[in-house]
Amino acid sequence: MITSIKHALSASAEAEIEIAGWIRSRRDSKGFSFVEVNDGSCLRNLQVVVDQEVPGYEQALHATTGSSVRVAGRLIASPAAGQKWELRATNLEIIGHADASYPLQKKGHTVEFLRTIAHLRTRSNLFGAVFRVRSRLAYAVHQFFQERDFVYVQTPIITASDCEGAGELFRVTTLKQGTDKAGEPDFFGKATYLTVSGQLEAETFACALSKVYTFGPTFRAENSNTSRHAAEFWMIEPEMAFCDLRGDMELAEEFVKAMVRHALEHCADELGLFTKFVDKTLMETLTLVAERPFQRVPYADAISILNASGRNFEYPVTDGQSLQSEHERFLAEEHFRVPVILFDQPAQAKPFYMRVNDDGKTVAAMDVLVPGIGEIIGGSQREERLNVLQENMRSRGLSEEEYWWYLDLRRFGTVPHAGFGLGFERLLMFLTGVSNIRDVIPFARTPGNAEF
RNA sequence: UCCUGAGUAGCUCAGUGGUAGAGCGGUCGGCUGUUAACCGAUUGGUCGUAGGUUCGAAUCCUACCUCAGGAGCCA
Repeated sequence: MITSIKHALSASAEAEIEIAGWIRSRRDSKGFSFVEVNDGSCLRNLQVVVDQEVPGYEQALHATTGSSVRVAGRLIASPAAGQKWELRATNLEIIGHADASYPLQKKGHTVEFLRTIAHLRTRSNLFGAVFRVRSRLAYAVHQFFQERDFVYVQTPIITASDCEGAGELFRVTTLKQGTDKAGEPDFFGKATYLTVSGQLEAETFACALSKVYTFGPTFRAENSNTSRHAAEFWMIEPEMAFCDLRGDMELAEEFVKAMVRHALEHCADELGLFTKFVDKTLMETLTLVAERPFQRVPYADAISILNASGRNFEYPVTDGQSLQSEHERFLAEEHFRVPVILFDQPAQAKPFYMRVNDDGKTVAAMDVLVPGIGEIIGGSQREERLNVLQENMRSRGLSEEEYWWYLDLRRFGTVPHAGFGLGFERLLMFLTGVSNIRDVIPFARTPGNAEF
């Protein structure tokens, strides 16, 4: 029976235990050796003391960083400073050697280098911590919605609808390039793609189960080379019937705050590491976000604030157009210094399904802008009026036949409804302070890169 | 895709026209209840790739590749 190091380190009494993990470092003394073992169950290592008479001692002396090891012994209070418990080995077995070419050192590596060894980087403190937080937060996402009676919907990954406006699509086909016979039908009998959003399908469920959410992989074929875009990422999309934009914004704020609080409460060691090595202001920022209300700003007010700022922006502030990144950053990072919810944006820059406001010029859309990351959530109240939706589609040249089932929702018992999409990786970037999306997803898919 | 910057030892970097270096890592030895231990020795290079300029190029020029930061697209 193997005891996890997490459990061993939180022991309340001495015990005979057996642990297994990978050697992080070794310090030899005359007659005995200190071996630091980490099994990924927590950030901390367990210090193993191996006396020269212990079976396996000779092996241990030649075990380099990265070797896997199994140790039986007695967990005792450590006589030295630096750790509460240590394991006095009675038996040590090297399971698998790591030779001198093992690329991870005891000292810090750059994230850029670790990215080139994504199959090993999880053995570093930083990435172990990132992926433990990722796991914990995935759990928190489900907990948040389940506690509020949202129904979890697994929307399809292969889809024929492109959720207009969400981005470029990856084509899914069984036709072989250059060899397909003319007129041969494709697998689904129509063009299909990897989903860019589960929203349209989620809407059908919301119009039956009232409150639903999706949490799954999403694909965008854009040639984006930035620190916050990936071709494959995980998105969380709640959708609520009988809900307007205000309710949508309330949920968004409540959700982000709940995730921050969950991380603060359950990932304290990891957040401590991030604060020490990644972003010194992380704890401060997270505490602030958990406590202070988000700033809600109508688009029109945002334009006024930007114009009155006296700031010389690289791109001019133009009423009626989407804000530039620098504008959003100014609002979230300098003007308000808290997450900002920008809402009621110009209709022309937004997709067909967003509800047209009474002014006829803006739509009930909202973006949550977070300091350091930018847009973390994009959402809207959906257009529930059949004739208005049809008009929106016509003006954008969309075919009603393609969306017949989507329009049916407005034909049969239509209701006001709203929802949003939240990028799980962007949430993790915000919670960990890690500034590149490639470092919060196990194996990043970006243009030109699908290694591992 | 566009703009900017960077590619030198396994890693982090110095070297800016004249004999390729340091620290860390690895190896060997010493020392020590050690804490990213310490001390000594040692190992380690197609200077991103291909051309060009020059008596001579890691260094200057051109192209390409890769990576990073920023922009657009968005989550």
